[in-house]
Amino acid sequence: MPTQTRTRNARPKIERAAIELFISEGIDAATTRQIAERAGVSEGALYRHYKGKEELAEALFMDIHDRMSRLLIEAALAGNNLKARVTAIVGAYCSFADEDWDFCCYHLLFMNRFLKQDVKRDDDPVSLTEAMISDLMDNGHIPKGEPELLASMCLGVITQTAQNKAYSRLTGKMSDYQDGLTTAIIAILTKRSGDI
Amino acid sequence: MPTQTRTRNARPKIERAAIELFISEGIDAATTRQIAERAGVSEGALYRHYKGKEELAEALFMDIHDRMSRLLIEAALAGNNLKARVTAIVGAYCSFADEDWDFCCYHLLFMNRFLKQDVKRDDDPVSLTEAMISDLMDNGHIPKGEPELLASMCLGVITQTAQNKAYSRLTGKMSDYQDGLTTAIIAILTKRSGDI
DNA sequence: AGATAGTGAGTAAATGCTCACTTGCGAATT
DNA sequence: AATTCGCAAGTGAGCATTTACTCACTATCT
Repeated sequence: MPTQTRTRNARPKIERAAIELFISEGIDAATTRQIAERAGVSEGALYRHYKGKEELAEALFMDIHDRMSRLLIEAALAGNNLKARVTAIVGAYCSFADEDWDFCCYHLLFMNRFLKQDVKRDDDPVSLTEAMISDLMDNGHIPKGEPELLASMCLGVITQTAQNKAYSRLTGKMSDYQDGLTTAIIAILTKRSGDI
Repeated sequence: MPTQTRTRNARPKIERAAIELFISEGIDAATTRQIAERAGVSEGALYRHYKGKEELAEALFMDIHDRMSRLLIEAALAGNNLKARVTAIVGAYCSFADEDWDFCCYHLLFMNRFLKQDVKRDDDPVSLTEAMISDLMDNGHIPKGEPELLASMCLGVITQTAQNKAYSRLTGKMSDYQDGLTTAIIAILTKRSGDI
């Protein structure tokens, strides 16, 4: 009798399908059936690897989030003056984004959902940026100021640009904007009220 | 027989309850029952004013969005040099945010949902900012550059700060950050690569 | 042979929305 | 001024549908 072949390696297929659907439909609106269908896999397969849809969504996010945090830490070690650091960090983010835009996009769109204030870790991008800015101040590389505000503004330069790319208001790779982003962030950090 | 009193003026109660729940639970996760209960109103009342939950969410968003666009346009007319314009716009946003933080927050959190690329209007904040930046360039107030990128970076400074406030990484009113935001945006617009 | 992973029909629960009924405000009529 | 009356607005039990998840079974690998 004919050995009927069954899908192999469902997990990566599920993850890819889930990310794509979560981005286009939203996490709540995307159904497990849709995910399974797009992955070319049965619905039950999903539950061999994840406890449920919500856990799948969160695991995917946290995985990306951790990877990004590690990347940021690594990049921040490149040189210790202002320009070197900012250049390295922006470069790292742009490479990551261009390498797998879907991952980056997913991270961008669902920060709010998974990073509500209760999950405040020392190694998340915001905290890391704050720490680095404080450090730059202590060493006299940039003028003193509020690290929390400066961090959110600098991150905003990057995240909003990525978001506008996500909504196709910006076409082209993230790397195309690397120089512009770097310059803008350095400008924010060095120029303070009293100029113009 | 006792005249049993029934709720009056359900509409504003529903809207307020909906906004609060949409922010804390998400639009899809918030149920019509929850909204009705929090508003102190029956579930059916919702359908006297809106076709359904999705329409409610969208109408609320668009109402806020239009109000903000009008505010932006008005503020942009204040003076025509760089500092005056940026100061006015940032001030307008901060006032709006402090006046009704929930509205601002709702707008911030669900831009992605309601402003997917298909809804590209000339009078939305991004397009308006782009146009203003082009104008400033033409009149020689700021160096030439890509208006789309500059616009997204400038908006990012504001939106990310508001978001960090939403996640209580920043405490205090938006107005407290007004000067910092203004300075940062001016810095982005005036300083270009080649400095440092 | 045993373990791991994939299948998919079936289930129970949740949820958006409907509808027949009720209230009471304000305008029209006397 | 009093009465009547139409209509916009509120009610909430109930319906139809959707959907996440389970489970008994099976295929394939070591």
